Amino acid sequence: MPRAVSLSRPTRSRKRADRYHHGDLANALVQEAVRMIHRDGVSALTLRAVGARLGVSRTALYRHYADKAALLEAVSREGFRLFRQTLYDAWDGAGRGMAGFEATGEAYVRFALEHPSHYRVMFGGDAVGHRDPRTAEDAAAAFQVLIDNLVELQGEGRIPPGEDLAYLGHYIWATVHGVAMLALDGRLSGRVETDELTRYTVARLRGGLATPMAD
Amino acid sequence: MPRAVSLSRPTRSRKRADRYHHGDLANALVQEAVRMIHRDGVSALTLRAVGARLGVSRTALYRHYADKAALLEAVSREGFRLFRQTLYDAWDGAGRGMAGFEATGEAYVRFALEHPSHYRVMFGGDAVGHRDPRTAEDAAAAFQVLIDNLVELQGEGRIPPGEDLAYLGHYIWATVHGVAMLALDGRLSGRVETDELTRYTVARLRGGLATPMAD
DNA sequence: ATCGATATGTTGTCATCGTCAACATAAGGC
DNA sequence: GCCTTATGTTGACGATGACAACATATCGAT
Repeated sequence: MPRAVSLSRPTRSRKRADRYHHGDLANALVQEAVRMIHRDGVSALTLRAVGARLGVSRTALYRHYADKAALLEAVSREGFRLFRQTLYDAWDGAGRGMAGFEATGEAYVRFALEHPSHYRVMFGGDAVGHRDPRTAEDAAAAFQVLIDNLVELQGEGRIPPGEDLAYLGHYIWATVHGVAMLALDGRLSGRVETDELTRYTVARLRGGLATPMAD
Repeated sequence: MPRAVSLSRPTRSRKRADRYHHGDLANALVQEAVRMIHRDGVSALTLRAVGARLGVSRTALYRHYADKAALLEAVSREGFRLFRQTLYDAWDGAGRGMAGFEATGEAYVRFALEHPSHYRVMFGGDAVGHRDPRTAEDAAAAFQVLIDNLVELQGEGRIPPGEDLAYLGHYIWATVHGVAMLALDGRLSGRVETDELTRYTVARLRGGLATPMAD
């Protein structure tokens, strides 16, 4: 059986379509894992199946990742980097300021819905425990987009000067994260539409920005 | 080896400490599963280990639950019932009204932190998919406590009459759920304390109740 | 060019796990 | 006291993650 070598990011040395060395297996494994998680969920992911899909043996993976958790962490890292870029583009693309804040909030939930496999692995909790410190860095970088957002708004006087942006930021993050998770888990009952709940939520968050939180 | 029969809720017929029939295995399995998830996480839960801990063979479980997912769903159901009662007690114990709202919100996050194994199974997403319709009912009953909360507040004029309580309710739910998940996953960075973020969050939610959301 | 070091992929094997089938034992009604 | 049913056990199987030993390709130094 010829190997189904379909490189997602082909290297320069792509001499033959059927060869012993894959070329960019490390990356292909992540992409295939994402595809399979998207299809059947994280708990159904099997290393053997990932290998089979790539036309590679079941243990080829171990030359690139220490174990299954390491592969999932790679998925998580890719997700956080993609996430950060998505949030930044939304913020910057909307001209920053208050419109940028809204765009970021809506982009947050949209990302979770459009990349459910990434998002679930990123925030799966139990499964992936950030063994690689770079994962935490990538996650922090994504969160930082929101903080930068708030810092600018505070500079423009749209957020009270005394406001603690760490708390405000975590509060906002928790809110959009909650909406994303509930929507992803199919927990929005009946008449509540995800898109509308997202807009509703972002509108409420925006409305609360000017309110000082004297404690 | 004598069987370690320690019934969490002993039935009336507890004749001998060491016997062939356990007496209340269905319940004991759930309790032990919760204990083990608390210790090592959901993904490390093993049916064989649960049986061993209860001094029972590895397949005894199948007389009470169809499979592993069914046992986890039982954990989930117990969690939702306990959750509902906890939220209701907080609300009612605080005299309802606005103080009751705050108490409910804080009790929400506290429940997640005090019963992480239950909460994670309840909202694990991928793993447990509510095959038993009663699970969804139990979950809805817990959510209903929040809705009842809002209905009363609206009746007292603390929430604008035209406000859509389904959206407001889901928005609030998402927020506290988000705080609970981030705290549970250890994603609150450095100086942000869970308890204080919870109070901060509830205060912001309360502050927003009076604000009409004209869309 | 070639040769050896290293990276990459494969096959064989093992322990563990969830689950089913067949069997064993207790509980309870007639 | 017996028979039905509920409950628990042992044996087995296929699937899975992982390790070890082996195979093959790549690449730099000479």
